[in-house]
Amino acid sequence: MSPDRNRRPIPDATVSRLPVYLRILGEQRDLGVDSISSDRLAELGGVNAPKVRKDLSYLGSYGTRGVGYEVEYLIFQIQRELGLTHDWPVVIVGAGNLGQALAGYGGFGERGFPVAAIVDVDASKVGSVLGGTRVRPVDELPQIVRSKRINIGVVATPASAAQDAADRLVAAGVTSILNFAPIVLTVPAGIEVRKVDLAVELQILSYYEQRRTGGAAPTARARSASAS
Amino acid sequence: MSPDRNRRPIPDATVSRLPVYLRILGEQRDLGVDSISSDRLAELGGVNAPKVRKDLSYLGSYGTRGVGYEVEYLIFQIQRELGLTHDWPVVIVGAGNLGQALAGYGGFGERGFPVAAIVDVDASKVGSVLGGTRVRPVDELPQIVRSKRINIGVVATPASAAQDAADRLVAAGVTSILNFAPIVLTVPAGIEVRKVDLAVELQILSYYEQRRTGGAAPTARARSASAS
DNA sequence: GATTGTGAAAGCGTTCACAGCC
DNA sequence: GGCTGTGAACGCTTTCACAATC
Repeated sequence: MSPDRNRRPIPDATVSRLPVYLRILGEQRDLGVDSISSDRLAELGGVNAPKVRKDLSYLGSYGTRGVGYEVEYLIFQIQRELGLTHDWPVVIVGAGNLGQALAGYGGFGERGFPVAAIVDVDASKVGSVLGGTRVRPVDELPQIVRSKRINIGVVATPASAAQDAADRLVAAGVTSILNFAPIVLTVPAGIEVRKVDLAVELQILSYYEQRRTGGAAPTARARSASAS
Repeated sequence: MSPDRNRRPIPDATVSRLPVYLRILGEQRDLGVDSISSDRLAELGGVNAPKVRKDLSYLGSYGTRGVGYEVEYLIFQIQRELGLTHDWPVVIVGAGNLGQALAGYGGFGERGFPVAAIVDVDASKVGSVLGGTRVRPVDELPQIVRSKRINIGVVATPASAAQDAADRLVAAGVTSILNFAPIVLTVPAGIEVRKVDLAVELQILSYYEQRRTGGAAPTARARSASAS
């Protein structure tokens, strides 16, 4: 809408940190703070101050030298940049363990991503209610996506069903997918996919853990902090 | 154990991809494949071939020129490097929605991270059984961690309880934490923390989605793929 | 005096190109 | 001939240092 839209290549690394700043700023606002320095924001965000300033500078010059950033205004600017000025309803495919947890977890709706629908291939799961949303058959995806204007889909199926779920989402008109299944999805060009693989995160921790102990089995001897 | 252990600075970026290769290699082995090229591995892993070769070269020279990599042997080498030659029992703190889903999700145990225990501060949750594991009081953490030789803890509490959960884990002797709460944890030096924030992932998708549509509200008009 | 905004430098990760080896 | 392994080039990200501004 604004004329200069589309003309901003914010680095990916910065995009991935903006949501963190946004959450902190929201918390600070709720605490009554209305101005914040890059130093403080960095401390709360677990990064360093120059990085915060560099990141925010990609949005424009919204700070005041010698003072800091106005919290409320910065929240607005980050929200605008991230496209969070309106809600993005999402549809979850898969009403198993994870799908249920995601639907029941209020965090999505609170942060602008209401769960507009849940679908499953399994007829026995259809009809049950999760987090206030009734599970519907996967065949209804096209109508659901169209009528609720959904752009983002969440794949919460087992690995074996994930590619089919993604195909159905894309066919139904979804353009972004958050994938929780431990498989690499194949999608047409132009479809954005992000992946969250819980076991991968643990395996990464395992690497650093193993380096610490020199590859030994996890025993008590390698531990330094004392219990109780 | 091996003498040259500790002497290998594998880049973080590579470490985060090794679990992906490992999963693919396991699948290929189960399909009866016993040799694989960097080209094929790249295709299945959603990356490019030079990256695969570079990544694998940090482990050593385990391929055969003109042929490829022996699947079984490469699996072994990656497992060794990641410290996955034995299981790493984990403890989950928080038996709410997410904790339940994680405990019920078999994927952890399958990939070498059995859920050895679940704890919660809420006495009303204690005693119930999730995924075959009984929920225990959070005060028992030190004994649990010690007796089961646990190095890795999973924080699955609400944001407000996450720092306390982390403090308790560290005090109990855990040295690596996987954090699902949307907050930056403060931990002593030497404790490894990885964070998974589901809403952040959606917000990143929102950015790219919003760029696509030029910041417009999600309406049908911006959609190109047809339904059904 | 304090803090932002930003060029320039340094560091890391990815890609390239091809020598080396089967 | 085919595919790996890797130094070198490139590009992205982080850090630094300080001028600009309040």
